Amino acid sequence: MNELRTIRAKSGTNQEGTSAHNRRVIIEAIRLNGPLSRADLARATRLTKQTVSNLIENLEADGLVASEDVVRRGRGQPSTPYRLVAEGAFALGVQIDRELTRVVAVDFLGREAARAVANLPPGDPVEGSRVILRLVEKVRADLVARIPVSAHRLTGLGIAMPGPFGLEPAGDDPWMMGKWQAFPLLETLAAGTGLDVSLQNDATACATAERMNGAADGLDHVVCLYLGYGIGAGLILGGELYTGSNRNAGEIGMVLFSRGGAVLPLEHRASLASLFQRLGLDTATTDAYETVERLTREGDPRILDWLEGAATDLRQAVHMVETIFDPQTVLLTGSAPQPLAERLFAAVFPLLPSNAERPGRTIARFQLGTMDPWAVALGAAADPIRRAFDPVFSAILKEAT
Amino acid sequence: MNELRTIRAKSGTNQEGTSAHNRRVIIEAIRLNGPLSRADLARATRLTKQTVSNLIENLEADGLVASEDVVRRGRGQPSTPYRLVAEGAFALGVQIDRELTRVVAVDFLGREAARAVANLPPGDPVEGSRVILRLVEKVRADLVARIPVSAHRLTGLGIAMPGPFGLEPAGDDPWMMGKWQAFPLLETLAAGTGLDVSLQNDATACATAERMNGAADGLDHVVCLYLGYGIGAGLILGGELYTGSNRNAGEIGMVLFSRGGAVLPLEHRASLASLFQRLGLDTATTDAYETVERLTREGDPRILDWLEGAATDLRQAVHMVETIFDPQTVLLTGSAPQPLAERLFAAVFPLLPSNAERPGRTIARFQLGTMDPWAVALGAAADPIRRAFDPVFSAILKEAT
DNA sequence: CTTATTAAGTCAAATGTCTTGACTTAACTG
DNA sequence: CAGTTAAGTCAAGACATTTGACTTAATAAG
Repeated sequence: MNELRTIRAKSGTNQEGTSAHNRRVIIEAIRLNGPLSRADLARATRLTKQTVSNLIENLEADGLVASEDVVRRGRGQPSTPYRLVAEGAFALGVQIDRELTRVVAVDFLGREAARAVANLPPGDPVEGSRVILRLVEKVRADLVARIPVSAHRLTGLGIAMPGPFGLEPAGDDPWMMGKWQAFPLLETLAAGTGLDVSLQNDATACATAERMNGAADGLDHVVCLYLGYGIGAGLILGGELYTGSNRNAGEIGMVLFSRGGAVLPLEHRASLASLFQRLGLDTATTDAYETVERLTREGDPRILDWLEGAATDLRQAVHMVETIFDPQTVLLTGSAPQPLAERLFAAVFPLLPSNAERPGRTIARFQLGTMDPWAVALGAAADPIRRAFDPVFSAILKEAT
Repeated sequence: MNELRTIRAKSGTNQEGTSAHNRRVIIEAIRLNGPLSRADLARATRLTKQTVSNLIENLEADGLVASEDVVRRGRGQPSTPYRLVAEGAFALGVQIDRELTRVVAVDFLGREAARAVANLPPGDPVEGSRVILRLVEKVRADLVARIPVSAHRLTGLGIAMPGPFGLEPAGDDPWMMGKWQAFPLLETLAAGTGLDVSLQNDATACATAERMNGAADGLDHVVCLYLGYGIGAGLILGGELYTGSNRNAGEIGMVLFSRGGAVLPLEHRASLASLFQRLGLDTATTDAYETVERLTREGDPRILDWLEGAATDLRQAVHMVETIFDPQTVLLTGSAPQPLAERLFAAVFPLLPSNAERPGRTIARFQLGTMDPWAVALGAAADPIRRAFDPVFSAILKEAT
């Protein structure tokens, strides 16, 4: 008779949530600090020795941790450190870009275990998703061939592609991603692989990669600028990845910057697309990446000119994210050729004065992260791992029915 | 012999953490939905009926919830809704501004229970903190006189003042807040009141106020622009207040905007300070607030001119925070006279196209929040309440030794 | 009017996880 | 070689949630 009311609240938790969290905390502690003994873990997590012992036993049985050689450290019984077992879990990651797709498998430590790359038919997600599925199966077969135990240890499939997500297709869609946005990608890949599928934008995936093995590891507040065809920011806020209410947080490429009287999106000058355009490169027909690398080494004046404009905007972007997020550090990542990235990074200095310039700073305000073109795929693959094993709030809550 | 190593990890949890979280979840569910029966609560929190019964009994004994009249809703045993008891908890809040301080007491629901205001000697935190302490004692006495039970139910004292915090004192310090920043304020007020003291900037406090009773209630992703002497943003991200690594997140007044060739901080045009300057008002000697209100009603051309500039910048600021945070909504709050605020709010429209313009939106992109000058003090006071009773991640973890 | 159905809420035993304190083991120190 | 320190285990206990049967109290249907 009464209409069913929607009741809003976070969900509660129970003993299961408690122990799940504690398992995750132990894994995190070992990941951050390297091998730790049970006593070390008890101190790090504030759990009792006994609880840690139980959990370690549990994790060892699951093949996620293993003991190392006994260590003597002065008086008292020697300790037995435990390390994470790389083969304890795996995940797959897919990067979808305009013209190509990269698929990787990573292990529990986020290290690459297999990879494959293929071209994508631009603007054709139907055929494109078939290509991806074939590639995923190839990588999966590769992985299983190499490490036989892995089959049931696959925690999921992470996808990374340029955002923003969920918008009305725009009239101008220079990157042909509009059709991909409209395509039921997650459903298709979930059905085709039988895996749990997650989606994030490329900047967020790159931040995940930096968090897994890079400069962001162990930090709780990091803004990771991602310079690709466009420019975006992957956000680690309060120790967790932040993606906003619709997975579109950090799309700073669309923030408006004024230059010489005109108001333009940041990515108009600070993006590889703007560089390719300046150079008259068609990414579909030329190997733009190598061309840019060569021209950079040659000191091409168009590159220098672009660098100046991009660095100016980037300097302001760093100031903006420092001011807005109050992060511990800002990273420059992306898929630019290494020489270009290094020049750009250097050209951003000196940084603008900002709130980040505080007495007693120990971490650099602005650092150069990875420019590995595979970082996005690796980050995409690391996402299911982190979902399954990181101590996050949502892992404690009871699941939806 | 070995140096004590610092081991990094989140801390673990135990049954205590579990039940503490569940208590908080129940409180949140009632706060968001209004009175709920035990069965409703079980559905909302995914806890079992029995668990909810235990917790409700517990909360009732603590005087935090109380039963209402039995409700018949069709077949089955009638249900007994529980509501939050306003007198169940109290907290004090202090707003410190350049020339004055406001102190309020709020109840469990965030409603004002007592208030007081006094002038502050500009740039003199030693004498100023004495003024504050006297005012706090006055409000506390007021509160206790009105509601005798309250003494031990005081959860803490929240302070709000303009940021940024922890920086080297700048050469130009037009607002005389530099000396306050250097002063050991938390320690002084903690010692003087015997209460737990917390600190946030004024924009964050205003966001807390909006979250407690205003437009942000029940939303998980909100950016709350605060237009005061300067301009800042209070951030609610992922259901929790976000303050960055050094409590300086959201200080968007310092973000650089280009206008007519010059690069200037946002607050150069979009702040009350800029308006006062334009009008030649000295806030120390005149009642700037009333003057502005009168001039606004009169349609003073200087006001109109300022409005145009401020609205232009604000429009861009809204676009910026929408793009960067992907929030559910953006609120305009502050301490401007209501007529001015309404005009400014209206002048921001039409909003710039952004990622927030998605199909199927139900919440307005940009809303006018409170301009109550007491909102900051109320938010400061609500902070200890929310710390003590909101279901946040940190509440589950074991405490530091 | 009587019976069936539905839903709220309680009871008591069971389960799962962490905690406690005593104990064992194994090293270094003097 | 005895004393001290620290890692790690053992077993009983404490605590919070879960389970399933049961009670209570209303409406709906015949």
